Amino acid sequence: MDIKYAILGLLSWRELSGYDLKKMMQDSELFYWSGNNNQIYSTLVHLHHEGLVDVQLQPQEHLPIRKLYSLTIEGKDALKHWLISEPQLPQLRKTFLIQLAWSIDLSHQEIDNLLATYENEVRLRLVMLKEQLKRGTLINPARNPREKYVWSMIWDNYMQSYQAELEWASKLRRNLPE
Amino acid sequence: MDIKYAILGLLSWRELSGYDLKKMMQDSELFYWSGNNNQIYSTLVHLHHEGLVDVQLQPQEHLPIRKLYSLTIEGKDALKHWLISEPQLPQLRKTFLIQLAWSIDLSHQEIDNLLATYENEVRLRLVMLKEQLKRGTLINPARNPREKYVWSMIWDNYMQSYQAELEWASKLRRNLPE
DNA sequence: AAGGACATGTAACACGTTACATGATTTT
DNA sequence: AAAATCATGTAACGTGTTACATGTCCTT
Repeated sequence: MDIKYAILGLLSWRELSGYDLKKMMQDSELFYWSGNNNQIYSTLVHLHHEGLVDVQLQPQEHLPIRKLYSLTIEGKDALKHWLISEPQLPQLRKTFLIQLAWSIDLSHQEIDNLLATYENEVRLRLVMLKEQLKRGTLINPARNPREKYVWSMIWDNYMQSYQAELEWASKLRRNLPE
Repeated sequence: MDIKYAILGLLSWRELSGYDLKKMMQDSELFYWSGNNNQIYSTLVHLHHEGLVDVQLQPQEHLPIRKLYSLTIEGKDALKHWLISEPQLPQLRKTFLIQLAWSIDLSHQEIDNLLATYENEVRLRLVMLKEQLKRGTLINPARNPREKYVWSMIWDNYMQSYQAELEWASKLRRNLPE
């Protein structure tokens, strides 16, 4: 349950509501749960049961009560414990490779089209990432040189992955036997 | 439901049982369902309902009946239709990046350890892939130059991804501010 | 008039993983 | 004696996505 630790991490910066978390996670490559309502709200309830977060209720006029979550001591410990735990390998699910594998009986033209479409999608993703980075709409804290450096490397990691995918596709198109 | 098309693809080569499919998919990077029993057997039932596969029963002594599945015309069409459909972007779930992001408050030593452990895991994965490739335990058909080339590029793609991950981690370790 | 921001939440479904159950035969 | 191979399948659970429901205020 990785979303649990992602939430603990974000809460370690400052107290947040479920809605805040949703906004921070949505459209984020890093928080790949895509701002999923369901998982965020139920994980928060779960974390509260476990005693890893506290809730502070903020009544508002004309709006539902805002529930501000913050880490408890136990929450901070749980996060710290996870941080030094065994890292996981990235999960690379590349459905396109399966599609490509069985496309070899299509015409050269059709395969080339397929690869071109793939390239375009990847390129678009890359451009969007760069754009988000430039506009500062990505989470990108820089309270000290180390934090700044690490976060720049995090976004680099994704850009590098997509860039490599582009070059791979381009090479494949150039060298595909007739 | 991508496993559906992965199964149709494999069946397009030759008729196979659920057990055969399971063996082909397990420990495979490409077929990331990890040889999952449950999904394979139920997808086969589903495909049969849809009329995309035929079943041929093979009674055996001392063993359960073997069910050999093969593609129907409709199955071949469904596969072909999927092949020329819109490619999907790869799904890159890199939990380690989240872990790293909140590790910046650990000691330099601890972060370095974390990165070293990550590198080792990735390196191991890379070595295993290369080993599997050398031993021919990966699915790697080469009935013609194009098929041979495409499959070599498929496995290259994964090796490239892991290689890039290694270089990224190494760079991070070298440049991490104190 | 329509849609988005704010803020909570639930329902339904789809996808994925692990473990179990059966039971003979063969290998370690 | 234990474990793997062959071959089917189910149960239980965990994770992830989409859509819906409520209701006010503000912007287009």
